[in-house]
Amino acid sequence: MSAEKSFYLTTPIYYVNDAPHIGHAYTTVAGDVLTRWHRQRGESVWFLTGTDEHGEKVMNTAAANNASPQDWCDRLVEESWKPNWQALNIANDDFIRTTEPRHEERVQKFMTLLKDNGYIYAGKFEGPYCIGCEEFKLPGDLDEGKCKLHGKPVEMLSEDNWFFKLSAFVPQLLAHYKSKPEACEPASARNEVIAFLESGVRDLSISRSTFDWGIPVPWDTKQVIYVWFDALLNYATAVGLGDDPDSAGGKKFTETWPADVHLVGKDILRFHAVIWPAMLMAANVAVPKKVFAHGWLLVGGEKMSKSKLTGISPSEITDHFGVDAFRYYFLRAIPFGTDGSFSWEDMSARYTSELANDFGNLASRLIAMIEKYCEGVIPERADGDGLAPALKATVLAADKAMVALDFQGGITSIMEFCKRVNGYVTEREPWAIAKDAARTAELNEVLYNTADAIRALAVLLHPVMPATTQTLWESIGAESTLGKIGEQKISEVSNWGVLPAGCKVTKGAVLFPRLE
RNA sequence: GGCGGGAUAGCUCAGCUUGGUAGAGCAAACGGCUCAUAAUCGUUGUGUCGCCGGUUCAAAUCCGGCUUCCGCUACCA
Repeated sequence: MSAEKSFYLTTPIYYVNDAPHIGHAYTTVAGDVLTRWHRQRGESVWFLTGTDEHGEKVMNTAAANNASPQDWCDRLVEESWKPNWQALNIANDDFIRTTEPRHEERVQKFMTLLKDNGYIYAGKFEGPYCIGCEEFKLPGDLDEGKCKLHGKPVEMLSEDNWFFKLSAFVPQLLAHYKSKPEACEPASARNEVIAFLESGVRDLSISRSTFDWGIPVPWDTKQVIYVWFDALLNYATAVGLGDDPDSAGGKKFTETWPADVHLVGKDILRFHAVIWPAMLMAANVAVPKKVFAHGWLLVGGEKMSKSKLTGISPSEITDHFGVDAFRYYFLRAIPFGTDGSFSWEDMSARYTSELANDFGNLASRLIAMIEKYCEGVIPERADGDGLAPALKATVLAADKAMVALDFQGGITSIMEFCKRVNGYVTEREPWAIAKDAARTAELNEVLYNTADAIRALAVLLHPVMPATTQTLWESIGAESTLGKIGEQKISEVSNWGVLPAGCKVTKGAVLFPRLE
């Protein structure tokens, strides 16, 4: 038997020409949180992200900057994209670029296979062409038959292209989505895909001859492969698509494919839910288990965009609130799959209320009391009082939600437990008990229970806020007794009494300082 | 135009399938407490439930019409 099948998650590969903004970060953080959660469930995990580097726009921008397309891409990847993900604490296992040989070679091999299988044929791409723009226009670019930019009538031109028999896969795709609702989520996205498939699908032109920044069609090197056809394949080429089963790449492919989740923004749903699985079907490769389309981040009620000056870079937010608050906020505030409004006011309100006042302050009051009443040492184990069963229920609910990509539900469950622990401390009033020397056992019980609950909270929130929970982990003395926080298992986190007595507590800087 | 989704407290939203005096969190006001990051605990107010009409003893909830916002209606990525 082969090795355990990994939980394989991908983000889209981002168009290298764009500057990373919070929309890109939203998708990637969601993927990071989900894969960290699965790792803590003890699963083998593979998390891929990367960049999409071919196409006319990149070629033109590079030229405008007096660089070759390859040099231009190298620069953007190294100076912009990779540092951006490092800054956000993204723990991807691989980063694929569509200009890498491993990708280009496997794409060409795949193309050849599809042609051999009879799904690629020569045809003519016909469409409205604007001489002024020197490009084919989309229906939305036209105003009564005239180019919106130039106001001139367009001409119908045709170009010899290679076509993919997309239409041949409509019945299979419909059967797939109708029999497997989980293959495309949320339901609204699935309904759109089904409606689209039922409305009639034409074959797809998958090569271009008007520019040359792309992967050459293996048997017709005057043409390059259409960027989307190239880009979608990254999910499979990155893990060894088409390699000999006994080779390293082939083994990797067996371990990872099919992908468990492709995370996408809803604007690129169709490419992932229609074209991509059809390509795989044409090659007799398994289709992904799930395509999940999340919503857009709205600013002032509108989709964020650079042209409207509403594009926000992650650093604008992390400079003020910190990386962990950034990661927490978007997943906590917005149901994954629907659009969500971002505002500085809402982010500030949640930061103060949920992170500083609820979570950070709970840690702060516990540590202060351990130092004051227990000489900085965790007292002997206690049975958890009502907190133990509450924690069990929390972990069950949180795990169920997170695995279903309901980040809001999962985080909410955890934060409700946090409130519950705060309430426990308030009810038991350890500061009052401490005044009576005869009640030391009771005092120790309350403080131990609080400390062990915080131990669980740190583990549960670690996928969402890796840095802050690491700090907390160390400050309750867990690192040196229980080991690394990232290796604590979700399945064991609700066991009670895990934090050993005698742990040395150290007071550090507050986790979430109050902001102006 | 067609199909789909939304319009409910100052803000973000739940409730609508299975009609019965309108809910949560945050924000606001007042009081308590002190272990804590002026933290926290308790109490309190707030709404012609987009508009018009219908069914009903009773409608945010069902039906019809309307206004308005948004998404999809194939090859920019």
